Amino acid sequence: MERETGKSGPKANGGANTAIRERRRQQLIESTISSIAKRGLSDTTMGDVAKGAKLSHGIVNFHFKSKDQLLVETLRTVTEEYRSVWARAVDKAGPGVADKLAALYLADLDPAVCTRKKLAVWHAFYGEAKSRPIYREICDASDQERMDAGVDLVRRIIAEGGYRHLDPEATALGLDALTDGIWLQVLLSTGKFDREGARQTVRTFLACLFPEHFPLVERNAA
Amino acid sequence: MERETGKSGPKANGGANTAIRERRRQQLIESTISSIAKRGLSDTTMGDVAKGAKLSHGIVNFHFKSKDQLLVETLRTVTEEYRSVWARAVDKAGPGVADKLAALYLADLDPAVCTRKKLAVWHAFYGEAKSRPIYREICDASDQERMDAGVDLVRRIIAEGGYRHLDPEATALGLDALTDGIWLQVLLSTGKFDREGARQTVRTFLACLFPEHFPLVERNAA
Amino acid sequence: MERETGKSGPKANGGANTAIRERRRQQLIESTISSIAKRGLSDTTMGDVAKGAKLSHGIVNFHFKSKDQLLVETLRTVTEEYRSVWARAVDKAGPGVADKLAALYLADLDPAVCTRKKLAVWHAFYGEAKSRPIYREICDASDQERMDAGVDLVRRIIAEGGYRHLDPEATALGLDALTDGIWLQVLLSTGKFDREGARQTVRTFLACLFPEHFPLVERNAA
Amino acid sequence: MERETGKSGPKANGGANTAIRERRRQQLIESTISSIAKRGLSDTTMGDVAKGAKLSHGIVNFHFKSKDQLLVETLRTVTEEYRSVWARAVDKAGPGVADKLAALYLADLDPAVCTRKKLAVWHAFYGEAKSRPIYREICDASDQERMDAGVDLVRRIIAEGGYRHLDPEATALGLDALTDGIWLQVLLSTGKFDREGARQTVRTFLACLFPEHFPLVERNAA
DNA sequence: CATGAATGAGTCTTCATTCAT
DNA sequence: AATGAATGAAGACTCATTCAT
Repeated sequence: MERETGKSGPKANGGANTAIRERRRQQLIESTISSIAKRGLSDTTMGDVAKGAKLSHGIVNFHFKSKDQLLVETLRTVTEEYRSVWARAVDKAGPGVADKLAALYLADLDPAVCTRKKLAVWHAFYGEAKSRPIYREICDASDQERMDAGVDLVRRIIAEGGYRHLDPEATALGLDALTDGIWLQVLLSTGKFDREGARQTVRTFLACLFPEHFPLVERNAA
Repeated sequence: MERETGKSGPKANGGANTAIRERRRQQLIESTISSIAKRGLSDTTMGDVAKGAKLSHGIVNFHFKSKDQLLVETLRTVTEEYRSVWARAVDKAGPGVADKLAALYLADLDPAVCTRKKLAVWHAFYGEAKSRPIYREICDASDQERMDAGVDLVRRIIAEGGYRHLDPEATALGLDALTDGIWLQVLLSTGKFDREGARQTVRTFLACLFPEHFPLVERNAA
Repeated sequence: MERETGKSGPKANGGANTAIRERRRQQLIESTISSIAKRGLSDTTMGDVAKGAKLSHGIVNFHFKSKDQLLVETLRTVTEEYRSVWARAVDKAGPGVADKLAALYLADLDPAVCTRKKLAVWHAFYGEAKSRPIYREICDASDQERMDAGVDLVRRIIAEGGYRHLDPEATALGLDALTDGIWLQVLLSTGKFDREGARQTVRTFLACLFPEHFPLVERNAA
Repeated sequence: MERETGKSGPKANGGANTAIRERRRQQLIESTISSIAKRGLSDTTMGDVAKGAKLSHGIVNFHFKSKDQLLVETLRTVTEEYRSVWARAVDKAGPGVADKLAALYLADLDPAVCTRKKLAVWHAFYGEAKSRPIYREICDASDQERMDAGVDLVRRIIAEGGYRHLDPEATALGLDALTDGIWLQVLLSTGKFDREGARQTVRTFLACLFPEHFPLVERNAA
């Protein structure tokens, strides 16, 4: 196993190996996510992960040094995906601050992020965050970046609209809390998630906070 | 309960016996809460719980049929405590709708509920809610009751203030999400929790939603 | 607990105590028998025994030093009962050797002994006899006595009938085996036990062994 | 099975892998039998079994899903072995009915079956048969087959010899009981088992039942 | 790279036994 | 005598990890 005989070159070989290694890692992380969503974090075993990836029992420790590392990488992957979703949403939004702000907070309701499966994974880790500093570190890094983006936009919209009664940080924190709370509701709710209703709620809150920028649509009698 | 006066007869004794059972149960649930907060749900063992209660490890299964039952009863206890906090807050609030509404949502920030320890427990269970229906049932029952109270108050304040653009259910859901999200921030944050800041944020959101009822205080330059 | 105040005399007291002690012991042994029959020996716990006797948990160790001692006394009780059944049967039988012989072996089918419940107890102990010498000792003592009685009767009937081809000991052993085997069949059979059929089988074997003493009844076509 | 010749390709390897599983299972069942014989059923632990097989204790649950399954498979193995012993004995016996009948019932005394160790296992399970239906099912299936064979042979010998006073079923049942009873004596006896004496007893009973087919040898004075 | 048998630490649970009341 | 809470030893089972093939 140590002596590598008959391998033409480290490069070709390494490349092939790297490719398959990376594929396996993704495969296993995907399986981990599914298992956490299905069974919860504590009931997810290395065996479950391997079986879910249609691989043999011992393979997981081959690609990840330990279970803990697998979990960490899984959290990192999910976090990274989330980051790219909101970052792209803000980018693609119209040039106005209001557009970007709405894009940022509505990104949390994007079907690519806001599914029960994904949210189950997030919250599985939140539940353990208290005892595993590494989990919190990963989340913190991501959250900080998003918070900065939020505060920046809120600060600009306040400046534009003259919302003198709003504190930028507190407001951004509040909007963040709002979408986080919606996530929790999705996670815990049974039945189908009313995505459009949730978007409407977020828009309404934005409208109440920044009435100059968002129109307050009067409701018809339901 | 602690002071046992005049335990002269067998009746008093019988009472004491029943009391000791209840005391032990509380003791063990208390220890379970601490352990979950410290170690997370999956790393909390029966041994930890026993040790935390300064009892031998065999005793836990004497008072609770299984680990699962202990956890369920723990969740039930925490949930019950939460219910009584917000219910009392609403009761004790001034007679106006706005007062009661503020009391309801600010109750989530009450030091009796909103401590990292307690929140860690809640979220530990949320993380597993997906795979343990019983956990969700317990939470659902409590959440429903609170949501009903919230919707009722929002409906009344909308009627009073003529906030035609607000949907009572969606608004209540949003306010709930707001405080839930704040909980999550408390849980995941390091450092000291700025309770007053959080209260201010909630009040600000309420003010933006219901400007007729809550004064919009203009901020001084920070 | 140690100082016995206000008890008039050791005799009266001792007598009363002895009576209730004895009653409790019988009660517990009875419960043990039932539990073994229902659950098997290994699944019978002290708790089961106490519950079956409608007594509290801790009482068993008060009347029997240990579980092992309880089991030993239970086996002793059952064994003793069995002894008295066959001894009385032989006693009450007619004066002839054949009558007594038949009585001895048919006693094993007596409803007082040959019930599934009782047999389950016997065999529960047989199953453990290998590893618990004390069990075997108790059975051996009883078996020996019965075997002696059997050999004696067989010897006399051989002498009377001139069954020169029969060895007394081997024949007695064989007859013993026959009834033991029937017990096993009763124990393992489902459905109702055909006691009369079993008696007939024993009689037929006796008739074939000792044709001068037992009539060979020709069967009608079934 | 031990000598692995030419294990050059992956196929041979696959075979070896399957073989090792089977070997381990046999090894563990063998160890289980020994432990039951030595300690009894209830005192046999998974650890004992593993130790007896010189394996680590975790391996038992790898090859058998639970202790119960291990025990069931053990009973099945012993039962199967027994069946093959008597079936082969009947097969190899002379063509006459008497020969086959004798072979069938004497097979129970075959050294491959009638050892204290094996019998201890049988009876350990009998003792629990009451509370574990699966045990009885396994035994029943085997017993039924053997009983059928016995009844068939008895019926034929009765027809040949005109033993009008014998009922085939009852007689077969009786002969079965006889050998079962002898097993019990072997199990409970101390000292050496007189196999030849037991065989003689069975032959004597057969001779008394079917005098036309089996010679009644007159005994010398002992 | 992959497989799956093997290991052993750790956890829940049961239960005989003790003991304060 | 009786009760039932408490203890602690022991056992079944799980599972992360290792390793020979």
